[in-house]
Amino acid sequence: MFIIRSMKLSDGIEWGIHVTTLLAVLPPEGALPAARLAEFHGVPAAYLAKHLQALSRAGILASIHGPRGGYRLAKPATEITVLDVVEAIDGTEPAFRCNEIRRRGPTAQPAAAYPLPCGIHRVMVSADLVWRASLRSVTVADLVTTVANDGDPAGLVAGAKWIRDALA
Amino acid sequence: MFIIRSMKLSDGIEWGIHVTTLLAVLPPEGALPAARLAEFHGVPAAYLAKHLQALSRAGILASIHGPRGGYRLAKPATEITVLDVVEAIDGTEPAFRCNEIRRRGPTAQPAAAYPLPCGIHRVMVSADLVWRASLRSVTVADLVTTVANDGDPAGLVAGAKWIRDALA
DNA sequence: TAGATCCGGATGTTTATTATCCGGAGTATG
DNA sequence: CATACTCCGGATAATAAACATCCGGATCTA
Repeated sequence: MFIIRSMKLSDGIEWGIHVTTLLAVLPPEGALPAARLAEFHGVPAAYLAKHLQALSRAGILASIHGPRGGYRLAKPATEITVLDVVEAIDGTEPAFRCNEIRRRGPTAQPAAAYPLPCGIHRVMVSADLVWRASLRSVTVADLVTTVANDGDPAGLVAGAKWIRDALA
Repeated sequence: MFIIRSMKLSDGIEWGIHVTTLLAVLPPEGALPAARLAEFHGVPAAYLAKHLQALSRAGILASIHGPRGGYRLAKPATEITVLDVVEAIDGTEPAFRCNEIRRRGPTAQPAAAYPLPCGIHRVMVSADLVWRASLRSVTVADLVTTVANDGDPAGLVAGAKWIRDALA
């Protein structure tokens, strides 16, 4: 009943990280089109395409036009952090937007009275920084390792086969 | 044009923290009604009231009915963390909701093949934990100290006077 | 040239947030 | 006890954001 859920990350984040992780295991010259990536993950193709474009603009994915084209990583998986993907899709703005309500109401002072950022704002910014630092400490290569170690063997084999077929 | 801004905290968070900080400097038996709190911060009264009710349910604020009633802190400011306020208003659910898209698509495996949480999910949960830990490390009493130290003297005096008048 | 693919704008749908209102219940004061 | 004041919670509406689709144009491969 009372599940207020702000502080929420869009689904596109999840898609973007999964896609990037999948592309990290492609052979060097391989590429997968948006439609294939959507099929693999069971998500709407037209909308995923939007997020792929954002990842491309951010320099995380490279796009190849024409037949046999699609997307591949634009740089080594060791150089792509989870934060990179999150910020490409969600933007770099901190979660907390200070509206400076301390300057409103009957006791408001002239602008010159507020040389420092709001103390509450600073606390939220700190939290935002550690959140981002945490995401920055994990690379897409790390995720590949995790999946390889923890994933179901049959699932991994099926995935590898699917990729081979998609590239053929 | 491309400011996708998910990972956003509702404005209610800001209001809640400011209100709680203001109530922390009230004399022990004092209380301020919702309308006064809205007036002080220059925010819509009817909507702020909703958030005040959430803070009350969470045990952060105590509500007093009738004339001279209103809200006051339900416990010492040293025992209320910023995280408490954030979770009272925004809920305790982590920002990232894992939709288990690894289980979808053509290479999906039976449910038994996924004993561990998704590796990507775990990374997001870690980041969420450090974010919350950061907010938990600051109390409302700390915020009062910060405002007292950094705030504009004239503004502090005006605020103190406004509170006296409101309680009178 | 033909087919496949990405790109970006326009558009519609759904969901979440923001915001208001009102009747009901509890409480102090005279 | 009556009244004025206040919180409470449900219902409802307005606004903004996220989600989703489609299409014409550009680009590339074979």
